[in-house]
Amino acid sequence: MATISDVAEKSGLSKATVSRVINNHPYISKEKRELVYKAMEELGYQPNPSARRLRGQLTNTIGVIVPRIVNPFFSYLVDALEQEAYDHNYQVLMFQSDEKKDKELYFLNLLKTRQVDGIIMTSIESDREVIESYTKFGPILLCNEYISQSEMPVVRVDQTKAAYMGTKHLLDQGYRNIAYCTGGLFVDDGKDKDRNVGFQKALNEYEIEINPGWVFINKHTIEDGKLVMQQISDMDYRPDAIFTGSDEIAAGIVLEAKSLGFKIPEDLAVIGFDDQPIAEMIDPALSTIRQPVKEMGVQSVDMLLSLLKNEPLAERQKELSVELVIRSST
Amino acid sequence: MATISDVAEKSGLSKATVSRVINNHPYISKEKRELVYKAMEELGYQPNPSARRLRGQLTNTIGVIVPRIVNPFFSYLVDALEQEAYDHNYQVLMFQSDEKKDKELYFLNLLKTRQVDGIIMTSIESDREVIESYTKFGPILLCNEYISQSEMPVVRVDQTKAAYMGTKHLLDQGYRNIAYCTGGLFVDDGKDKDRNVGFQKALNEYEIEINPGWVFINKHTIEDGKLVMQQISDMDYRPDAIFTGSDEIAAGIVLEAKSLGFKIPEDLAVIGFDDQPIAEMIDPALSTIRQPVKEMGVQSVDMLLSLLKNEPLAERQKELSVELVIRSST
DNA sequence: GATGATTGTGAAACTGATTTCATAATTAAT
DNA sequence: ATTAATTATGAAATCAGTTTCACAATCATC
Repeated sequence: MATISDVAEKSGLSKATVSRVINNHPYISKEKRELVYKAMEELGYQPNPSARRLRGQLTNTIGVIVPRIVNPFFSYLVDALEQEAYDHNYQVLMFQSDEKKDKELYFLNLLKTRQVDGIIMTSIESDREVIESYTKFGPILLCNEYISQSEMPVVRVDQTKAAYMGTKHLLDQGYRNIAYCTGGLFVDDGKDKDRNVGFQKALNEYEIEINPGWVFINKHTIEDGKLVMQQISDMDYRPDAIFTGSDEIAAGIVLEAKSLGFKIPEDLAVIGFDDQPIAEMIDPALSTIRQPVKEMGVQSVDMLLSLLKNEPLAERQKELSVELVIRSST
Repeated sequence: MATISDVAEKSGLSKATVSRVINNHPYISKEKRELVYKAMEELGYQPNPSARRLRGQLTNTIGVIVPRIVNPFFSYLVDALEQEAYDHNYQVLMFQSDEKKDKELYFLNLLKTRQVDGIIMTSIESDREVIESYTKFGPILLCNEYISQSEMPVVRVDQTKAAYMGTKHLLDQGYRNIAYCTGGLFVDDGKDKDRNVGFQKALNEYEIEINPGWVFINKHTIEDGKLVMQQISDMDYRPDAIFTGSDEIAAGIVLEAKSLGFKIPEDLAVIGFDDQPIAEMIDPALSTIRQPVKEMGVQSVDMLLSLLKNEPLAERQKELSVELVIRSST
C-alpha cells in the first residue's frame, strides 16, 4: 500500500502539505492541491486508519453492543444502525454481550484504547456507575434500553405509554383478567420498570388489581412463551388475556395454546411487543405494539455522530413514539 | 490511559524490555518479568491496538460480510462467528453488502489498510478475479457462498447433495411436477449452480424434464414467496411440489397458499432450505434441509485464524454435511 | 585462558499519519 | 517605504507500540 510519503514524493511536496490537502486545511494553493490529488489518484492512496487513530484522530468506527443478534428485534436494529453508519462513512464493530457483565465490560474497554470512537448500547448489564465511568473515554449512547435517572444520552421509546396503550386496548376489548409477561425482572430498572408503570396505570383506571400469580418474569424466547402457556393451562383460575414483552413470547404462547386446544383470542387474548415479521406470520396474527426500529437506529447513529463532533444537541434524551397494531389475537 | 513508556518508567526498565514481556519473547530474566507485570497491574495498562497495528502486527479483528443481517440465516451465522471469534479473543467488524458490488469492495478495502486481519465472506457479489486480487492483502475465507473452480479457502456444505436429497425426497413421496425456486440466477456460479445440478440429477434419475415455466429465480424473502405462490395459482397447469432456496420463501408460499385456499401438501408440497426457526413455526411445519450453521461459523473462524497464523491446513476447502428434516409440508 | 555461543538489556529506528514550529513569500495598512 | 498580517510550505516532533542493532554478561568448549 502506498503511504503518505509516497504521495509526497510523487507530487514533489512534503508530507505535511499532503496531509493538509487530505484534511481540507486552508491556505493551500490550488496547483499544489491538484498535484496532490493527482498523485493520490495514481497511487491509489488510502490513508492508514491505524496511523490516524494513533495520532488521536477518530477512526470512523462505532461499537454496537447487542445481547444477541439472533433476536430479530436486534438484528433489525443492527441493520438500521449499520446502514446509517455506512451512509456516514462509519463502520460497525458488532458485539454480543450475551447478557453477561464481563462480556459487556470487555467491549466497553475498546473505548479506552480508541478501537472505537463511540459505543451504542442496545442492552445494559452493568450498573449505572460502571457504565458512566466509561463515558470519560468517549461517548456512549443508550438505544432502546436505558437507565432511570441517568443523564446519559439516549434514544428510546416511551415504554410507559406503550405498555399503557397495549393494556388499555385489552381492557377496552373487555378483558379483565390480564396476565403480564416481561423480559426483565418485575422490579427492574429502566425499560421494564417503565412498562410495569404503564401496565399498572391502565389497570388502575379500571380499578383492577394485579394478580401476582399471573406475572411471568425473565421471559425472552418462543420457547419461554410455550412454557408460559403450559403454566397458564395448568392453572385453576386462568387469565383471559396476556400482555407480553415481545412478539416472540407472544408467538410461543399462541403456538402452544393452539396445540393445547385453546382458542385465541376467545380463550386467551394475546398482545405482543415490537411488531416483528413473526407477528404477521402466525395464525392468528398478533396484535402488538410497533417499535420504530428503523428510526431508532437512524437517530441513534445521528446522535452519536453529533456527540463525536461535539455538536450541541437539541435533546440528549430522545423519545420516539410507538403505535398500536391491532390484528386478530386480541 | 497508561502507555508502555509509563510501564517502563515505573518498572525502571526500557520500553523494549516491557514490549518483550508483553509479547512473551524469550531471554528475559524472571525478576524483570515480575517487575513489568507488577507495573502493568498497578497502572491498569493495556496496549494500544492502533500502535501495534501500525507496526504491522495483527489487530485481533476479523471482518464479516453478510448480504443482510435481518435474514435469519445470516444472523444465526454471524452469531456463531462472533461467539467463536470472541472465544479466541477476536472482534468482529460486521458489514452488510446489501448485495451491492461497491459496498463489498468498500469493505474488502479495509484489508488493505489493515483495519481487519482477515475477512469472512458469507456472500459474493464481485467477480472471482476481483476478490482473489484482494487476497494478497490478507486471508479471505468464503463461508456458505463459494466460487466454482477457485482455490480460495472455503467452508461450505455440499449443495449438490443437499438439493439432490431434497428433490429426491419429493420424488419419493410421489410428486412428479416439481417447480424450482432459487435465490440466485439459474445459470449462476457457485452455490446456486451446485444446487441446480443436484436438482437436475434427481429429476434425471426419474427421467423427468424440467418445466422452464416452473423455474423462479432471484427470490429471497417471505414476500417473494407469496408472489411466487400467486403466480402458481394463476397457472393453468400447476406443479404439485416446489423446491425452494430458503425457508423464508417456502414460508411465504405456504402462507399465501393458505389464504388462496390451497392445501399444503395435498395441493402443493413445499420443501424449504436452511431449517430456520420459522420452519417449525408455520402451519404446516416445513420439511427442509438443515444447514449446520453453528458449525459453519465455528469452522470458518478456526480456519481463518489458522490462515492468519500461517498454520498448515488439513484442507483448505471444507465441506459440511446437511440433513433432511421431514415435517408436514411434503 | 582465549574463543564462541547463549542470555539479557537498552538506545534508537521504524510504522504512517497529524501537528507544531519556523520561515518564506505575498498582500494590506500606515 | 516600512511594518504588520495573511498565505503557503516544509522540517521535525509526536502518537504508542515493535524490532533492529549494539553491547554486556554469563556459560561452555577447546
